[in-house]
Amino acid sequence: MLGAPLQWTGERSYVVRLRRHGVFQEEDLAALEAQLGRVESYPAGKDLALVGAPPMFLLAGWACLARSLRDGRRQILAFLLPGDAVGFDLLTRSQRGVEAVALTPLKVRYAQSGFTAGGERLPRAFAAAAAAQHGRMIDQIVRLGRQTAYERMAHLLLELHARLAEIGEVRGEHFHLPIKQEILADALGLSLVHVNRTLQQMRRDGLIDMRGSQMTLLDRPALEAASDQSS
Amino acid sequence: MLGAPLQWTGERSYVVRLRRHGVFQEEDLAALEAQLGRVESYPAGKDLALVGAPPMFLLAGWACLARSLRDGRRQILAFLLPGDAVGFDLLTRSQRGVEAVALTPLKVRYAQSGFTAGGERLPRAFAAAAAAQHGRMIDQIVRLGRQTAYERMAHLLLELHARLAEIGEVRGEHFHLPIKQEILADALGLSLVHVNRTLQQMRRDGLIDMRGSQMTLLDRPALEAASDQSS
DNA sequence: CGCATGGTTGAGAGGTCTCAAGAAAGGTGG
DNA sequence: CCACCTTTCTTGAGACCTCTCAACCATGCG
Repeated sequence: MLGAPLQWTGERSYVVRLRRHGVFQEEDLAALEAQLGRVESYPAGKDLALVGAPPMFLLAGWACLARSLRDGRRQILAFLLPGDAVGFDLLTRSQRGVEAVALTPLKVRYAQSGFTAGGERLPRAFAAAAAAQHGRMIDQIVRLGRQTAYERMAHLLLELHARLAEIGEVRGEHFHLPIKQEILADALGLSLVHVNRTLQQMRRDGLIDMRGSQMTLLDRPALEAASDQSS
Repeated sequence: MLGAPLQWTGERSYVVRLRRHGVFQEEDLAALEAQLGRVESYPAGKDLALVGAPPMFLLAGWACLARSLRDGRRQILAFLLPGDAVGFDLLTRSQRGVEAVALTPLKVRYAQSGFTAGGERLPRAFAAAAAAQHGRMIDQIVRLGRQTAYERMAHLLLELHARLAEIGEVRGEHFHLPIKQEILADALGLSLVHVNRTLQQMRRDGLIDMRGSQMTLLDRPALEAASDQSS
């Protein structure tokens, strides 16, 4: 149950998202739509093919890019939210051992395989979106390398809130966090148990409120202070 | 003292490097050279401007991309070695808070600001090189998130050896590692002290030999086993 | 010789992990 | 609507990895 917040995050979340990276004209949107193809649904847990598959937009649901070590340890590289483009650049595509996994039931829209968006504004917006994703990976490196569990969690929660806000999936400081703590652990480079303790601590400190998968940021200044990273 | 190994890593290391990402014709090299400009030298520790400066190739010396937290903690995102391109994509350029720092005395060659390599093979090679750098950042995320100090070190040493081998800066399993342990610490998300202990341990285990800044990988199978990451 | 820099080592503190068990929540069939 | 089962969350206890502080050693250089 992905719940109500999906109202206007329907088929066009990628437009909302791309628009943030450059204003479009009607013709741009037409060119974009012309190259988009079939819509597909996947269940949570499904492995999405990256190599040998056309690029796609996420319409609804959460996914992630991840890499696993031989002994089963897994590191999530990035979260993919509705509106995000997946596999358009060879930066993400065809990286050894990187898999895309559906974290919730997913709806995606595939692009034609030889995707070449016409015009000039459209490619620029794609590049900007790729740069934004790259920037988030940089944040991820800093989190994992130099921040404590508490700081990492604060920083990630702020990132997710900001990204969800872009596509209208927040109500004030409140949003739906549809992932298990195990997933947060794999993203933050922590153990499941320590993720739990960290969340409990933040709750006790009054920074967040959590009921089920409903997350509310109660004290943004404190969260920002904790997350440091001037971003 | 960067020492002898620089012989044929001189002015053209970037050609060697780009050639790995696609074979060139004479005309491609000509087009490339035509857009390259002045050579500049910087002392170790110098901050290289990324925004507002033209992109460049590293000719000699090591640099890194890094981001700092307010309290002084610093995380190195990537090492830049001779032949590496810096600032060509907006993926690296114009990321908030990312600085490029010379780790040794540096020689760089700037490109014209509006760099637009002609032809078709050249841009493809640039894209492939960018993808390779992106792949290394993914490795970095996995190292920091899911590997122990010992594993991180093994993995990084193998990465550096492989990259230096591409430009002829290794002799067998031996290479020059011109950076302080403090720098390794900032790259691996560890404390200086623990980097030292980890290196000592690897030496005791017979995996490496270290004399000054001379590094030799004595037991590659063991290093690969320790570094896991199927890369 | 004396200083500065970088490397090495010890000791104790602290953050995070693992193992293990119990509580809560959600779904299913009767 | 309840009993049951599975999944997910929560909590405790002890071990382990890594950090900090602090000192000492090695090297290079003026």
